[in-house]
Amino acid sequence: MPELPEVETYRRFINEVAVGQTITSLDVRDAHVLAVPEDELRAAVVGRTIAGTGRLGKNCFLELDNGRLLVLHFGMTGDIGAFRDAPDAPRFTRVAWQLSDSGLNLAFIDPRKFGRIRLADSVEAYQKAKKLGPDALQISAAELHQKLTRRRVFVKPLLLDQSLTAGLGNWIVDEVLFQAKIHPERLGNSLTEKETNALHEAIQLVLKTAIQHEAHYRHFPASFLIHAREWDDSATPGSDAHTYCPRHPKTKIEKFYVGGRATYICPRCQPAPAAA
DNA sequence: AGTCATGTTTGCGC
DNA sequence: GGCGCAAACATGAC
Repeated sequence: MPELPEVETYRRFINEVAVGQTITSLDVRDAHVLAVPEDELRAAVVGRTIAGTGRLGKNCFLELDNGRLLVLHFGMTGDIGAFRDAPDAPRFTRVAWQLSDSGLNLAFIDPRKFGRIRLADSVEAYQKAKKLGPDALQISAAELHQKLTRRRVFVKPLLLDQSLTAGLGNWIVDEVLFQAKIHPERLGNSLTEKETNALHEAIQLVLKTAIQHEAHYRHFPASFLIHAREWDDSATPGSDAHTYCPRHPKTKIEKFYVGGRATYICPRCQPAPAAA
């Protein structure tokens, strides 16, 4: 789940539930998701008050009252939850921390354990250490244009590159390319300013729409490609209506791999580039 | 049983 | 350093 809109939704949840409260204890159920030694993490967070929250790309920050940050990255299957008593902890809770006032526990949930919890001294230090570009909601059209057109690489892997801009994941990039009507295998340096502007607008549209719907993709507008992804099969068992382009009811959405990642396009909306 | 997966990192060959 | 590709990580869902 966790691309930028999911992480923003988690951040808002944490903001509601935890800001102003003190972390009274830390329960590490599976140290695999820790990128810092457990003792160090415990010493850094227990007794600290959560002053606020932040986000950069797919990274969520809990700002501690001494200025340091607890950084959450959710990998491919991470989630946030809350529970009151230990037996009620959600399945796959790997780490939990208790909050002073409410007595609630925040749970870092992650079945596949690709997520990581770490510490940072500041957003800037973390951004530099992880080589993260500007957040996908913050990058300007001019910077996006400059960064894309400098490279002789397929545009899809470029948009997925967190050092170019941070927060776009596999399905969002497909959605952005569909909305901007650009084929994922167009080379960065072949894009016109008009096209990079369309990409910039599509990024804003897709991210804002997704955040508005708290990343519940089944509630997204019918004009979105996301309904063509196979995960939507369960919504209409036996029907393949969702595998057609929202703009071309007779054109089937195509699936193939770009840069090793499953990719969905409408072949009419997103014409393939001429062979090099 | 085998295949696929919303992310990131590393290694290899050119 | 750039690029394309593959694998690895660890596990659940279908």
